[in-house]
Amino acid sequence: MSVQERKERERAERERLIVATARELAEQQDWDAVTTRRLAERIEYSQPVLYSHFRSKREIIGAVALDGAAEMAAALRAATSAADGPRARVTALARTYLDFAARNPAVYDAMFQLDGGLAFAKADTPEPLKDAFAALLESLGEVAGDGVHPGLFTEVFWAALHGLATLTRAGRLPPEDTEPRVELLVDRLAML
Amino acid sequence: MSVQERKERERAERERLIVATARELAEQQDWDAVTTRRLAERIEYSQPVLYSHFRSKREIIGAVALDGAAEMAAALRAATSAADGPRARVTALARTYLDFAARNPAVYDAMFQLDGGLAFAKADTPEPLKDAFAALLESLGEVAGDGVHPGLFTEVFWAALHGLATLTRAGRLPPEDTEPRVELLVDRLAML
DNA sequence: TCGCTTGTCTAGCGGTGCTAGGATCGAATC
DNA sequence: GATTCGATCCTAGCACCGCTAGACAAGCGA
Repeated sequence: MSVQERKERERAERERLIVATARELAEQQDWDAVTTRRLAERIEYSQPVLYSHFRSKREIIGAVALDGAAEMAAALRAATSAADGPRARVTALARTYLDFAARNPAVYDAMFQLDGGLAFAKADTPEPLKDAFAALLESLGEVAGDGVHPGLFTEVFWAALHGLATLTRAGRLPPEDTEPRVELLVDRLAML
Repeated sequence: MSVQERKERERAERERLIVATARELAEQQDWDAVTTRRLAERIEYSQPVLYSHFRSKREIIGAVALDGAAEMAAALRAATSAADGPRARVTALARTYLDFAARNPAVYDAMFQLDGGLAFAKADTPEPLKDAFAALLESLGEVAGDGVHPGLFTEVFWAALHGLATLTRAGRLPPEDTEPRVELLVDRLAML
């Protein structure tokens, strides 16, 4: 039994290595640079090994996305729990969200731009994704305002953040004015 | 001279055919289906002909994006000029924007998701893109509120719309609640 | 020590974007 | 009207992609 356990442990470790390396490569260069050949070379195994862990390259992207979602949820909770009062919480949340997207562009792409084969807003949505949305909901729900469904409010606020994040990173919005944009968004959308 | 003119005319026509066919193919299937081989086959020329018009596939995407921007600007202006009062204008603008994105997903992707090699928010930004932003600015600038720069306000509102459009289309947001989301966005962001 | 399962690699398939070089066709010249 | 010549287009092929079949070796239980 112990032998089998060791093998399973090694397999799990290698799987983590694959995901971490894919993320690293995507972050260092971009997702186009993450080919199965290059990825295999970096983990010092042959290509088919990747396919003994994941059914497709898409699933690898999905795994990176799940890691990212967990990290983002943690970052959001850390920021909001350190802030005093609803207004400070929402501002901290917005800044942290945009900061995460700016600092981890490849991971953010895996989560929201690329096809990682993940289900969203459905029953079979993976836990980390649901939890990341929950992290948003925790701070945003309290400023939705009377008669506005907290979930709906969170969706709209999130969409605004997502729009700012993607348009800025794609060069569609000049990055200098991020801070006043955040202030405007918080001032207007949240009922404080 | 007439011969040369005819040839130039035919060349321009073929270029339009390439762009229109790329768009059609992307809209019928998706951008992954738009390979240079398939595109060449559809226009009934060989692959290299594409490269006598465009330096790369990316430039073809860019051309589709420019067409789309012009169309979107026209749609936005038509909708807002038919509306009475600032509130109705902003609501019409938001609905039209999201409607355009939903009805022309491939074009919207070419404009904002894919790399069409276009410059944004820069001096050398192509005219149709600047004009589309101008169309947004015309209706949104008047509801920015005192002391808020109209351009900044437009950027934030646009980002929110973009976020709603992309997240909805990617299945990240359930599509049913689009209308209440638009209402919330207009109610809160615009100073009416 | 043997046999066998399990794991890994080599090699290759059909596809991609893109291009070099030859063939062809039509316009201008004699 | 024949001939030259340049523009135009196509065939063929490059290097790379995601993915997989089948050969092979290593390590296990008997």
